[in-house]
Amino acid sequence: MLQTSHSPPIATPLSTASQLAPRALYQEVAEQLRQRIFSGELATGSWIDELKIAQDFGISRTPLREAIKVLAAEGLVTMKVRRGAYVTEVSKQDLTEVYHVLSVLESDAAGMAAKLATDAELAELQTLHQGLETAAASNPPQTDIFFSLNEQFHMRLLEIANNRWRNQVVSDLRKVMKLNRHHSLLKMGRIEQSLQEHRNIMQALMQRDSPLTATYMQQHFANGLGAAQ
Amino acid sequence: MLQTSHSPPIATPLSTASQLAPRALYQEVAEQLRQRIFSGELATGSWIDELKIAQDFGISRTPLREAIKVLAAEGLVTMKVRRGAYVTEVSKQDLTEVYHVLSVLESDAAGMAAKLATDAELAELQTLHQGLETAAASNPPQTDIFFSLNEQFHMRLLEIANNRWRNQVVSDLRKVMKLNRHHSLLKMGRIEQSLQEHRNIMQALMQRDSPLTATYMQQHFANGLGAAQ
DNA sequence: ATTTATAATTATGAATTATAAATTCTGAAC
DNA sequence: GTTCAGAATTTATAATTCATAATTATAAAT
Repeated sequence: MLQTSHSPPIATPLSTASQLAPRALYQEVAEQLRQRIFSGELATGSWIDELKIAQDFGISRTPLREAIKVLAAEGLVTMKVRRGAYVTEVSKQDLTEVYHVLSVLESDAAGMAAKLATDAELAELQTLHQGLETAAASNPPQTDIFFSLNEQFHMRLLEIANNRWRNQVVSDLRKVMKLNRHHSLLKMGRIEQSLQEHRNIMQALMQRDSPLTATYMQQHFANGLGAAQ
Repeated sequence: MLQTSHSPPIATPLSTASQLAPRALYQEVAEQLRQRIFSGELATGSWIDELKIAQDFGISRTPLREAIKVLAAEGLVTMKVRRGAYVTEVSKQDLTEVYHVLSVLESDAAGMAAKLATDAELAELQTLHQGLETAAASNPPQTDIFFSLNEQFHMRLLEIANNRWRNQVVSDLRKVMKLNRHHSLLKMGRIEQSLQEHRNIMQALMQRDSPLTATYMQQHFANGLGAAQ
């Protein structure tokens, strides 16, 4: 370690964490690690050098190792006995499997949301959807904004469906999808088709037609999968 | 610690662990902790005394704490900052939510299994089902065997559906269900009805009718939920 | 007698140190 | 020149030590 017990910790991004809702250090580190993984700074398949990262963060290996265990439980890293931790490599098979589970859970959630959403929540979804329309209509299409709003729309729908366990599972699996280079749940070049599918979903939601909403969401995923491979 | 670096570790269940597939100590400990939780030895809501358990196991707190982090990621224990770990208390709401997710995923899996199962696998399921019939028919009904075979049947169906990510999620959520005292996914007094539902599922499987299998499984869960509350 | 403040105890969280396993490198023998 | 054995080095895992925060108990003051 570079640190001694006498010198204060070097200022790191960790120390800028929210003071109001104090999280344990290992959770803070886990979040930082996720970011490094998703940004590609830690490539899939690569070995996680505990010593180096602990030095980067200015912490000891103990909380880092605890964080790694959490990511392992999430499936983001894979532990090998006496070999340390590696960023999980998701095979094409994994991708298909995870995508399928997401499809099933999000379709179910969409159906529930059609029943549960308050008028205000429907209006909120409508606003997000309108943003998608606008982003797609502009010339050239604002793909970054479209992607971001698309993610928000899906997540808001899940929240409205109000099942924190499903939310947790979907959230974890979406992270696993992000491990793949060609991860995006919404592929380039599918914007127009995706938009049409969203229009269908939105319409079914407004009609509070639960089965139809679920069906449209399922189709939305089915089309996306084809594009992802 | 009671142990010194000179005395060998006191013989514990840990040392009897499988030598063929060596697991890291923290994984071994995690499994032991799960068992203590499910057996009720560690009651829901109770505080997990790291020092005491580490002494029980004859290990230091470090691997124990890593194991606890894993269980926290699984949802079995809840961490409170500077307060330690507590066995998660699952509310009635949680139970309903988890049960719903299980219903959705296992119904989907059943539908897939109807398509994917080899003849040999169908025969295997048939054998398990026959065991259920036998256990239910004996006087008095062999409820323990029935419960065990029921669990095996559901798990085998999942394996056949062949999606390791779904399997992982279902496995984790079933553990959470077990946290509840009145957990059993199959309630007493429902044996006869449950058996009839299984007959339907089995028949649909043999017909390789995917949607029908899924529907029957969904009904099976829906009926079980009513009984669970 | 009750409330508040301070001190002491206890447990969590983090860093350091020790141990053990695996890999790599070197040298010798075939 | 190649292969195998053994030693050395690297590194993952676990134990121990240290520090800090929280809780509880005790004492003093109102």
